[in-house]
Amino acid sequence: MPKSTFFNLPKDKQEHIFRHAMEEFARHPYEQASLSEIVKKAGIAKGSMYQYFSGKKDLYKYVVQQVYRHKREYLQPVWELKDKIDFFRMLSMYYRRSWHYAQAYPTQHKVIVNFWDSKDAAVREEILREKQTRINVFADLLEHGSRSGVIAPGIDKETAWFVYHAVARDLIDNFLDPGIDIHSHEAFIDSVLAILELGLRPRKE
Amino acid sequence: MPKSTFFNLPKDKQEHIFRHAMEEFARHPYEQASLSEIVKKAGIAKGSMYQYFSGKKDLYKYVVQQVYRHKREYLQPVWELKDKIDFFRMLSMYYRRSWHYAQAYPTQHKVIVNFWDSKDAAVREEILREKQTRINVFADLLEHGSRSGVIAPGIDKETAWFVYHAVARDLIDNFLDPGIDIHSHEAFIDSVLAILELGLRPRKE
DNA sequence: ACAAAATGTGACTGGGCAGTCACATTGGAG
DNA sequence: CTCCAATGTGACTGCCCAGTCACATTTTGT
Repeated sequence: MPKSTFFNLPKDKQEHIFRHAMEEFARHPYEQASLSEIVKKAGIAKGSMYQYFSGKKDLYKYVVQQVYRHKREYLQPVWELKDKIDFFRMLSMYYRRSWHYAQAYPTQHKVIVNFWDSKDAAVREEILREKQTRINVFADLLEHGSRSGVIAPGIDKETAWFVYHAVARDLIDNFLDPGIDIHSHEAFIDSVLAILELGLRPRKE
Repeated sequence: MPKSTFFNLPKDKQEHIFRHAMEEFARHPYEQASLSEIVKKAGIAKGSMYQYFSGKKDLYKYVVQQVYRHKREYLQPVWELKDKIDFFRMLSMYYRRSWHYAQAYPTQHKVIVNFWDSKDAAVREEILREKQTRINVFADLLEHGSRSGVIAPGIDKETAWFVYHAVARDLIDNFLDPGIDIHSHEAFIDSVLAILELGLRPRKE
């Protein structure tokens, strides 16, 4: 948690510092990110940073937390369709929107990618917490799909989550080429999801 | 490439140095791995290392190359079954064996995981080369499966590769807990592959 | 207007790093 | 045995880092 001095700062100065910290953590994973670089870019003194945050890790946790909050808000509208549309259609929308997020907010996106890749012991507990949140949310969805009959009853929930999670990572995290064609990537997302859908839907024997 | 002085060394000294370098690159990704640490652990002088290798990157490339060679040899027997067994059975064997490799050679395995995660510009060209090799090999298999009729004709090869690659990464790379039960993880691998198989097999309408 | 509290500062500390170099040691050719 | 090229060495350079601290400046309450 940032110290109270940080929150006492005028909002625009808070954002200024936050933005430069976020950019550094987007460029480099936690271990290689440099506090000295952040304060230089932000034009504030090193010592000031230590008035706001207790150290590098504190700043990092704050940045990751804020970025996740931001992304969750962006994805919120899709969750609200949960009871209105089919499980598989919802997943399609969810992945498309996740990908749009990565396109619209590449800096935030890169922070998240670096976060998931981190091997640092202290960061890993945060990763596990976040992972559990994702699992819970998805398990919810699956339960829903299972009850409404679009998912074969024999499918193990954990297995299904695993498959989607694995695919999502590569589907969204690694398609950031600015030159990429939006429609063709959306089509690609759907073709990948189609394979999974066929694998999960009940068989008509 | 190592300098000739390295290859002039007695084989056991080469292996001694190699082993300690490999352990360091298993513990840390390239950027965070420390040459000073390697020479300390190996009990040789810093300067000697520079007689053998032109620098950190040279040593790293050599280690990754050797580890990949080792892994490929381990997987070789499965490839040789290519023409003898069903596409899906072969994939099951392939993933099981990959996982056994990770269990049997955790150090080598971790080097490979770190290699794929690397964001370093100079390392990335190696990654792309390796990726292309994997794609080619898999495309071959897929073609085979497609011709023998076990894969639905409408499936795009690139999409299929993508799905398997994404799943493989999580299936093998992230199950290294030493306490894990071998049989239950093999069963898990198969249940994941079953979903993909259902998604790819031709439908009987 | 003033003092005290809060905030801002950047030189400094101690440490780690890759890579270098002048020198020491070794081993093989003649 | 002698000499020279190949090999081994670790102190050293220059760099970057997180975190600290004595001091400077600003804000706040009275």
